[in-house]
Amino acid sequence: MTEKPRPLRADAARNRARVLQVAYETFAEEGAGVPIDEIARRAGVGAGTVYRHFPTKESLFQAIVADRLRQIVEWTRAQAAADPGEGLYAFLFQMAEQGATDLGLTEAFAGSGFDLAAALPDAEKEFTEMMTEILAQAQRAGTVRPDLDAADIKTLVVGLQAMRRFRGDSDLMRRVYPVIRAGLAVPDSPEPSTRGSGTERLGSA
Amino acid sequence: MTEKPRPLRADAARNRARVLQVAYETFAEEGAGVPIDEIARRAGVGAGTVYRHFPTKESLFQAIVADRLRQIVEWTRAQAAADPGEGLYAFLFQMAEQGATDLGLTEAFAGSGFDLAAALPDAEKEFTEMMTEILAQAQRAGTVRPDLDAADIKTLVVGLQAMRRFRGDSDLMRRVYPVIRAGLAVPDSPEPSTRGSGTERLGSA
DNA sequence: ATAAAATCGGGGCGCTCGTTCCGCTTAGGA
DNA sequence: TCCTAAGCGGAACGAGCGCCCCGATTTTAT
Repeated sequence: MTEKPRPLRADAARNRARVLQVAYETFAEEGAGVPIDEIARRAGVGAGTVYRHFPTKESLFQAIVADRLRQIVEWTRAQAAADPGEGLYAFLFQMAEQGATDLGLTEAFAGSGFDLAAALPDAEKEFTEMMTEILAQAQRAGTVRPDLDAADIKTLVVGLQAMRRFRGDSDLMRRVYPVIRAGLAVPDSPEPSTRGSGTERLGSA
Repeated sequence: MTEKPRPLRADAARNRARVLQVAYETFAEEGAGVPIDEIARRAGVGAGTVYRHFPTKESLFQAIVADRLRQIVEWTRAQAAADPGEGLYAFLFQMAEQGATDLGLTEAFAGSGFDLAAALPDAEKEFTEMMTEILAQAQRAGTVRPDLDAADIKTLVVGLQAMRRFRGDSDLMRRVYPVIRAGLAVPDSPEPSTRGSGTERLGSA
């Protein structure tokens, strides 16, 4: 591992930064399916330039998702430090709002053709640890029911992002948040056992 | 509109039925993105045969989604007739389970590149009416909070399907259902006002 | 200023997929 | 049985996209 990180030429560094920024915005708007040519066009460079800095489209996408995850972890930790009981709720609703603005991130989470844990094991691990922590904090503070774990929270994030994306309208979304919040609160009476569990079959074709 | 529905030749009718059945299963497994060639192969016919019966891939997909919607409406009405207070819950959890088995339907609902209301206005209308009815029934029975409308229910369906798809494991899903159910119940104490509303911004790239 | 090295851009290759076309096959009435 | 038109399959076309290549251009050390 004799690192010889020859310093990037000035124009190359500029282009690389520009591509990253533009890819960031473009993946957010259009999702992971957007053609590289489109990103190149918006960045004012050729497709070849994109590929010199990032060997594949996938690697560019990963770089951006990793950065996003880091931001979210940092932001959430700050929120939870300020108010441990509310940290988890702040996180959940922030994630939902990301669903409205960042299609790429939503796809990375929902895992349609993108395995987060396999592609970015470190970032995924840190993210999961953060969720585990703020969930435990909230449960200790008594604001969240104790029978949930980090995997349940991740599931809720996927659901919230899907809902938020479905409803471009953020006003209407305010009607659904309270439902989720009420559901996450510590129940003060024994739960009615869940009926049916949805395993009854529909007739087929 | 001089209908002259010349009766299909026997082999043609057989092929048409086979294509429909196979397409049904294939869209469910692979989603709307599956190539027509794959459906043709599974049905044991040529691609040309598929296109003779359905002018475009889109029209084939629509035919199947319309059928699915009809089944669901029928099934749900029966459930609600048997137990008005539980009808909505049966519907919601059934929809979630569909998320696990029918990718095509999930995509049709979530509306990624498929506008249900525009493509199948009649089926969509009947579906929405059904939801409105069973929601009203449940609210009258006192099992669901009164401050929700059919659009909110549709949003929840999208979220539940995304979650169910994310979690291939149905056991774990049993942990999330109770949360949703608790959230939908009539609150017995005034709601804490939703904090923050998630509009704080994350730093960008 | 000058030349070597790094970088650029965009045309092109290979592949996938929706849709069409057409020569061959087969159902089914006379 | 025979004829005709409905039906069939799969080769082929065109569009979109990831990725590569190479002659032209720009940076930077001397």
